[in-house]
Amino acid sequence: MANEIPETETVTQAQSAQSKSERAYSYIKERIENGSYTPGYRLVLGQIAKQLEISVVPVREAIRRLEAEGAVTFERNIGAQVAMVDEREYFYTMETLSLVEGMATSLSAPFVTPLDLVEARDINAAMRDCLDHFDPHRFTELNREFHAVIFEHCPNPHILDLVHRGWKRLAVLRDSVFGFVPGRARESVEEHERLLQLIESGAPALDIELAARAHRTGTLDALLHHQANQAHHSHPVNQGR
Amino acid sequence: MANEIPETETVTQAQSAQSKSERAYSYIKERIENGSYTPGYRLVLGQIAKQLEISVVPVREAIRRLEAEGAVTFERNIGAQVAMVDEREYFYTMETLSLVEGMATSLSAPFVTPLDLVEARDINAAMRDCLDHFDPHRFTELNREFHAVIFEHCPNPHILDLVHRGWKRLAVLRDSVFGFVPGRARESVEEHERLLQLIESGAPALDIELAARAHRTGTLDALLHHQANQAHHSHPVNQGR
DNA sequence: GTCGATCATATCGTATATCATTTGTGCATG
DNA sequence: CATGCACAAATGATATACGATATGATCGAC
Repeated sequence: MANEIPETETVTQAQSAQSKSERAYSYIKERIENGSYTPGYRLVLGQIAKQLEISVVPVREAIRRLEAEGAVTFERNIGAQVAMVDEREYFYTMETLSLVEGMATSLSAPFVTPLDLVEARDINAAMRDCLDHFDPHRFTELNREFHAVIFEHCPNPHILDLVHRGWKRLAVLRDSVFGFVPGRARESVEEHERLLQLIESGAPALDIELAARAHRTGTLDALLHHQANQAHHSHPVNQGR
Repeated sequence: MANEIPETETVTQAQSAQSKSERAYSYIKERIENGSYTPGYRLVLGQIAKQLEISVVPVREAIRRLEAEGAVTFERNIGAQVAMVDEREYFYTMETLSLVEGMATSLSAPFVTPLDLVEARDINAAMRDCLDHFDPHRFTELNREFHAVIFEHCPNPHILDLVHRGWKRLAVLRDSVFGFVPGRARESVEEHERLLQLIESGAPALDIELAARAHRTGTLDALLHHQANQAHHSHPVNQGR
């Protein structure tokens, strides 16, 4: 329309294209994930609103969304704080994830095409490279892509949604609770190949499910063993109100 | 404190004890569950706010909560409407429920006490009675109690939460999509007993899980068969905006 | 008559303001 | 010195108001 003020227009549209509550959402979420907001950190509505130069209403909404995802806890007339994470919480998430990923894999298996298998193997090869060059960040990224190639065929959107929720939750938990387990990554890559063979050969659904489940459980076990072998280091407790 | 106005006090406290957003939440939810708000029905903020004599802000929050639970869908600058339900939706929920109930059962099994078994069998007996007296409502209630006796021991709160979500969702779906399947209830009671025997005998976790899974899947299969045998009746389509 | 543009209306999104609740502080009292 | 009460400050919860956006209607051009 009015070409004279394209920039202002664009900016205005960009701002409204992403709602303020979404901005607040990603703002808070990012800070939780990168550790700026440590577990237990109190999220004060007015404070965050001022930082983002918006009102408290969208901030409130963002926090409620994060609450629904389990990233923050919320109490009426008290306020919100970043959800506490401990070994149990991590364990619960992994266990649940193993369950839903297992089912998602077995449900998807019949619909996986030969082309998908090629793509998955390419990704897996790239993951191998990451091991050699020690690039854990890219490794994690590729790992997600690998499973996404399979899961995109999942006929049950609810289960797929649960997988995605689990991944999100894990993103928050992993870095703040646990580190990287050395040997596990290589093992993981090999399990991927075995998983692909099962899918390729049209193995029974339960076999595939349990294999996929074990894939996730294996990571959990590795972490637990790894931690047991490490010196017991307690995590700093967070401030209350 | 002031005893002169106890009633007003009580009312005021009762109102504030439950936040307005919660009132809106249960108000909308109830109407969805009892069918006043049919799937596709458009939830207009101002309209509901006026009915409840509150402002739109808490209504909005309630709707976002319901969205997170999957009871309503929400689009930016468009609004909310009661989530569409169809056979697929029902199927997805049942499949997911079979998954999480199976795991919840096998995880709980080691912690089920002899006393729990007695209680569970009592409930199951009561369910048998319901069959004779044809009381499907009470039957459903008891069925939930039966599983609750076992699930209360579930060590993974995330999985338990998923079970509860599934139940909630089912409460919305069942009545609006499907009816009651005659033969299945009696079968269900027998499966309960078999499930208890598995738990009692300390069967392998996977056996218990699959048995519990099949218990739910059985209901689904029964419904599908039942429906296939019935004349094809299409459900009325819902109004858009 | 049909298609497209413009405007009106409805509704959502957010800011600001006010009320309610909680929490902390200080004083008084035992 | 401990305890409890009263008051104040901080913060959450909600109301109201206004601006933004989408949908539907009206009107004009072809």
